[in-house]
Amino acid sequence: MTSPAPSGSGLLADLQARQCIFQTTDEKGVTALLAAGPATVYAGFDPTADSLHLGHLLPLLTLRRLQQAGHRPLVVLGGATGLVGDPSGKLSERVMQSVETVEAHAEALQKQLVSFLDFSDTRTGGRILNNREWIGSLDLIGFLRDVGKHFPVGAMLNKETVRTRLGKENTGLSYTEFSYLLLQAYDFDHLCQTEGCRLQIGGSDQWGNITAGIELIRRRRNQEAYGWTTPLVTTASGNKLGKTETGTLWLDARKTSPYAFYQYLLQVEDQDAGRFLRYFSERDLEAIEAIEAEQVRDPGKRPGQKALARELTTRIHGTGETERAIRLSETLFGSADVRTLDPESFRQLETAIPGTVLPREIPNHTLEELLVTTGLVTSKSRAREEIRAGAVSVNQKRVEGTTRMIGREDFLWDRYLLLGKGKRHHAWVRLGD
RNA sequence: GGAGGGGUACCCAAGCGGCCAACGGGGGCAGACUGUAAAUCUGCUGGCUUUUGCCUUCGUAGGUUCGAAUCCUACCCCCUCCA
Repeated sequence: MTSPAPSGSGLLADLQARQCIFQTTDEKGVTALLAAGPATVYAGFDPTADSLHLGHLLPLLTLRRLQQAGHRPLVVLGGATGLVGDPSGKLSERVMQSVETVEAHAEALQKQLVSFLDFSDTRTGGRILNNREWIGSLDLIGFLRDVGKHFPVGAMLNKETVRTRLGKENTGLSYTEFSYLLLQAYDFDHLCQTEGCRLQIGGSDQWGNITAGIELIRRRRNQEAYGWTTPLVTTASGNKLGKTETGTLWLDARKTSPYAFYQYLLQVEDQDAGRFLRYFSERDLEAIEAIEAEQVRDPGKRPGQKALARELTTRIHGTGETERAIRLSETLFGSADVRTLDPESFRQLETAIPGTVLPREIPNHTLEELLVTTGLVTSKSRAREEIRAGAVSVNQKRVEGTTRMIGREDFLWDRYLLLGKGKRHHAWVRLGD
């Protein structure tokens, strides 16, 4: 599955062919830098939440590809910048987070990063840094004299991020957020000096921050640095990848179950599948094109979605969780009978879909009540409507008529019950001990 | 400061004394068709109730009336024009 590591210009060409590069500061310069041997490259992630999400994946996988091609990745956690708040891509001022929160988030992110990159003590081994280490100890006057001096306010005001915020009614921009740019530029400058890092990558909203860093390095050190951005990944229907009505697709299994993660990717639209494979898959382009051809030949089988969902779920959650997600999917959506599962696999289902535990001694419940307590519907009236519409199933058997009672006899192994609403919503009910 | 317009359910938007839980569109959910798709068609879309019905909702607080989202009073917020 893993393609032979491309190096130098080969890697860049491959990334371009995959549409993984949105903007580059200096294509020739980047090519030369990568061709000259192991380069040090960095990307930053601000600890705005206690987990990374699907939107972080492209920059992260790009670092991974760079490392596999023989370069050395640095990941900067924004322990300091996260306290200030990046206005890039944000329509309004951010809510400030406490130092403790940001540190806790940073620790959580650090744990997730380990599975993407090799942080061993080798020549291409990566490092995780926290910019609090160098920003936290800055003194204000020193910073203003050494760094601030190099930033003409006119240029800062021209940054797209700043312009959109200033040009909009009802949204201002505080001095705090206005300063963010300087801090990130300083990060790059610092890494250039301490780690010899001359390449920064990031999401497309980071363009202004990256170029500011390059500018600072040029003025302060008279050195050339480079950067590029990855595209913002959107779906054919125009949404950001990984954003759903119910929330964000997190990489943390406790926040988004591997099953939910797998399902999201499996349900990607046909026209997106190939594009996403190019972005995220480590298969080589020929293999991806072969899958796309198969997709065209037999779209109903969704080979693109299946390959995408399997590969990414494995990358994030590992083989075991992926196999489980696939097995569950086949049971809930395919022809597999719930009864062929065993209590153990049912127990695993508890972590993947909503459900509820009932005390064993209370013998009967109305189906409506169960639909509400499992969260499958929001109210009893709604539950009745769904039942009337023939949308509800108990242990994969459609409920006809208006209502029914649920009793002990409905529970498989005297323990579990599977509820279904519509074609893709399920919930479990378990009898307590 | 002066003149006018407006705040309606998740969003947009009608209604302007009873037939209003509130037209219509979007979104969401469901059914049919399908590929756990798209498009299309159909139903539902405040809560409780098997039905009947009851309760809460139209910026906020009061008032008029048998009865108000609709009329009156005060207050809050938004928009446009003039100073």
